[in-house]
Amino acid sequence: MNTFYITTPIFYPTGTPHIGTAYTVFIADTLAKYYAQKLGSDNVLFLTGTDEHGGNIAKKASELGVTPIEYVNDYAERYKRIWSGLNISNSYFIRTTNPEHEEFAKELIQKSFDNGDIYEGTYEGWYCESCESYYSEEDLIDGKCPNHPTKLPIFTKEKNYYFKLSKYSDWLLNYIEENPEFITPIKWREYVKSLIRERLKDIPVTRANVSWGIEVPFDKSQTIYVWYDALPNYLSYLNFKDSLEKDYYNRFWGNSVHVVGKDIIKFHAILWPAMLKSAGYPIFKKLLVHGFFTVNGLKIGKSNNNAIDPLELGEKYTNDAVRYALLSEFQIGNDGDFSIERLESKYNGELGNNFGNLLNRVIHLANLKDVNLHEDIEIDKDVSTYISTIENEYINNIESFKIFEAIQNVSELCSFGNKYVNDKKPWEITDTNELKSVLITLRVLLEKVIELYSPIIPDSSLKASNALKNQEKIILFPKLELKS
RNA sequence: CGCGGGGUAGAGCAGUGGCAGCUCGUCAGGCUCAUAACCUGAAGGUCGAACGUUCGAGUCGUUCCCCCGCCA
Repeated sequence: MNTFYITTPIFYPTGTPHIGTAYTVFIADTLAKYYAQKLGSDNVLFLTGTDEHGGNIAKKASELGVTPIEYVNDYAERYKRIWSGLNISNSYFIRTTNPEHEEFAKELIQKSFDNGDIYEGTYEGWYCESCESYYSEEDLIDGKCPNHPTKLPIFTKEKNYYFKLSKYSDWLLNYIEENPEFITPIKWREYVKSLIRERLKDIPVTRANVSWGIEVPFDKSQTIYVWYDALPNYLSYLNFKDSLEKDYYNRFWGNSVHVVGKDIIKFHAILWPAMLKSAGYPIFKKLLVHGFFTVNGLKIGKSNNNAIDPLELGEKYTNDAVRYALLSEFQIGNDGDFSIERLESKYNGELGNNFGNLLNRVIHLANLKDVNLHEDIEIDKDVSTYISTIENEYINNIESFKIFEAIQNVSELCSFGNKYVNDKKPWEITDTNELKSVLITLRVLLEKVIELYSPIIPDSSLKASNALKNQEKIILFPKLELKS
């Protein structure tokens, strides 16, 4: 693999991004930074953006007395500002109102139509305006939307076009069996398989009464419903005029990874591959599914007043500490919990004491003993063996998207360094060569720690790297006073 | 039976059949180069409950109890 392409879902701009949104983006950003380091940044693409069509957007806009495009322009800027404030390294920010995207979405649905996979039908059933989703009678709970128990769905009868999703069941099941790496972690692959075995139904992919959307090319009275509008963003960007000039489609599509939350796994693991197959495209390479976390044991939301603004949190604790706290707390794919207490504990302990303090111990000792850390000498063999072992584990982990485990590897390396200092007692060593060997061994270890940490805590790693280079002390994570 | 996740040391989490682990906290030592940091040792678990499969179960099966999430 000589390129890497990673995407986040495109966000629906009806709410402000919160710590949960940021989590998805942190995962993608960490992997993007890792591969940029490994393959060179020219060989990595990282895409995020906003999903800007649909009835809810039009409704929100009209409530605010603005046009839909004004509304989404404002939101797109808001998202961009937040990601840039968090130093997210996305190569491009895609918006579904981009004319090149709209053109691509039309071509895609037209291809499926031409292949006979899209047929005209009449939809009769329940529609929840809040979800912008259709429900069958048995989906409803006491006649109410399963996601919005206070809302009454509307009985709808309208002409729609359907996609023959059912046709792709066997093919998809086979594909998943034959490509065990396609959906990860494993438990989500098993979940998807069970969904497919339960039976796939054809689904409506156009709407008759939503004007804020992309026109259906083969029936101008309809607009494209979310699936054929939002999902193609991952591919449309590679086919923009600028992208084609850079050969992006050929270089990147074969190495594409979609990061998604567990709530939208069906659309990414089932519908999107079927859409691609139908339109004659090869399907994306991997789907990385992450779980959800609660904040202080409560789900994120306005009702719990815990929809934390990641930027504010970053200003207080540093961006690095925020992403570190999330990525090191639970494995990708699992659910977890996030709290300020845990963030502070990790900040002081794992980042400050274990990593930051080790950096300072070494630099300070070298300065005290007047040792040049950058002299090129042979280092302690046992240590260099240990470093390679850890590095290999780290690479295995991060390339299987196990960021949680990879962080533990680096943490172990720091602990090893601290123990090494204690064992060797460099402050007592009088022999110059021995002293040099110990301290320079530690410098090499620290360089590796910094390298391995840099996708995870990029700002601190850069500072650490400069401090080590200049052999000047730096307090990376000033101690937080904790209320007991 | 709506769908799904989970119940492992005081707290937070690993551990998909083979001697129960990690981080934090607690207690006791050591060190004194460092952000009162670091190192060592100890205490602390009948792995939610019961039954079953197995030479062997935290791990597989069945039943039950309890938490939690469901527009990232």
